Amino acid sequence: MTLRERKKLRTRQSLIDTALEQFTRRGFDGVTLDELCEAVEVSKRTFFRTFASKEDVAMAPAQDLWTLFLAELESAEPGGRTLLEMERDTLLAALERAAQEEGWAGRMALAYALAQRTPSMDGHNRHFCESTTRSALDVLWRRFGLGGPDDPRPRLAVDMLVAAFHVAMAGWAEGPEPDPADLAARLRDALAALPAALTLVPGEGGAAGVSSP
Amino acid sequence: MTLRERKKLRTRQSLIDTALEQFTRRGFDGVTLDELCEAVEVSKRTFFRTFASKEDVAMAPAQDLWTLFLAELESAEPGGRTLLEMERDTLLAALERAAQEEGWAGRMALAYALAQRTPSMDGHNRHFCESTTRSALDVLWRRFGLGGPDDPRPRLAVDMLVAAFHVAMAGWAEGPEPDPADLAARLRDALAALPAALTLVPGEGGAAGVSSP
DNA sequence: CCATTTATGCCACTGAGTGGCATAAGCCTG
DNA sequence: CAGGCTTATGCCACTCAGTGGCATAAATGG
Repeated sequence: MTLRERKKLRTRQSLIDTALEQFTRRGFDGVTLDELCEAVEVSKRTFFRTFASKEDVAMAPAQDLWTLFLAELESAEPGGRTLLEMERDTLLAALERAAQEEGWAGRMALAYALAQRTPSMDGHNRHFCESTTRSALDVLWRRFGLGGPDDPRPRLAVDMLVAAFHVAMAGWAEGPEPDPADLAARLRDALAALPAALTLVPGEGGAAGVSSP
Repeated sequence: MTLRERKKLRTRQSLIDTALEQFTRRGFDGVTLDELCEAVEVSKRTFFRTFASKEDVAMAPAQDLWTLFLAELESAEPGGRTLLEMERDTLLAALERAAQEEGWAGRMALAYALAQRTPSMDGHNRHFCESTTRSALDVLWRRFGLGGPDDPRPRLAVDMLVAAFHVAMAGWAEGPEPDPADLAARLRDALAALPAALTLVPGEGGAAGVSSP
């Protein structure tokens, strides 16, 4: 890796870390891009060569994860599993790889905690999930024998994965000491709850359905 | 209803119609708010007293629908149905009421077609769905015996409804002559495909699963 | 060490969104 | 049908996100 690339990557990391720290401390709207760029000693022009928007920099950890997910999906094998099981294992593998990066879990937790109380970040994130979903569907159609654009089932299966992921993140991001293994467990739980969610009946629903072996 | 309220509502309708028309013709980014306000003969200040953002005005038809959904949910009765079935019927009822408004279907179709090719509108819409989901969950917790904030199942059930709704809209908004009955049918189909989506296996998935009796 | 490529900084600009304040339009009571 | 009262509107100036152009600095590769 050349010096130029390393420098660029360092600037990028620096922007992400500073942004997450400042946004968390003073609120997303309480920090202007000029201030952020000042703190990192970078011009605003450079910021926009690295990130597409103010929301983007704070959501970088999530982007990284889903990029890994798509990469893993390219080499995933069905192996008799349900599509949803395969997606689950692919996402878990991506999670494991993302968590290898120093401090990723902490950044991811900050990003999601921030997204939960910042409408524009939430919107940005959810749009990003949507476009990731489309990419995932492209891979599924290309690599596996799945209905095609008119079959709603693969689309719904990916949406369910994303929904379960959001449920898992919601609880995880709030807790102290973000642990990737804990996130993985929460994701498994949320996905395992899908069938019960489908058949849940209002009158009978007693206590919660969260448990981990 | 007082004259003042009627005028305000007329301005609002006029803004929505003009916005959808102009955005569709010249693209969301191709129309500035100044131009839109010029066309409706309203000051920009007034625009922002009616809508919270440029995205908001174009997404008004969707807001209307989900507002009706929440209202219907307040008076819905379980009646032995699955939670998801109850949500489905509630949404169908809301759809029926929304469709009574002159030209609603056309506006809704334009709004969604627009959202599909405008990232910021898609993000805005999806964030709106998220906050509607939260409101719906509040109602569900309050009115029915459902686990509480720690039970992921109701949350997942609402997310599935929303996912199915998006699937239904995606196909419907592209077709010519938007018909509410057609949308209802598509929504039923998408929801009916959920169990199959959950158990779909990559190797075996043959043709599509779209059909309507 | 020099030529080429590529990143950065600076500057001016557009457009979304906000706050303040004067004015006009609808509303209510006698 | 006045009169004051309330509430919406218009106008102005402002902040801040995001973009394009161009000169400059830094890395690369010979």
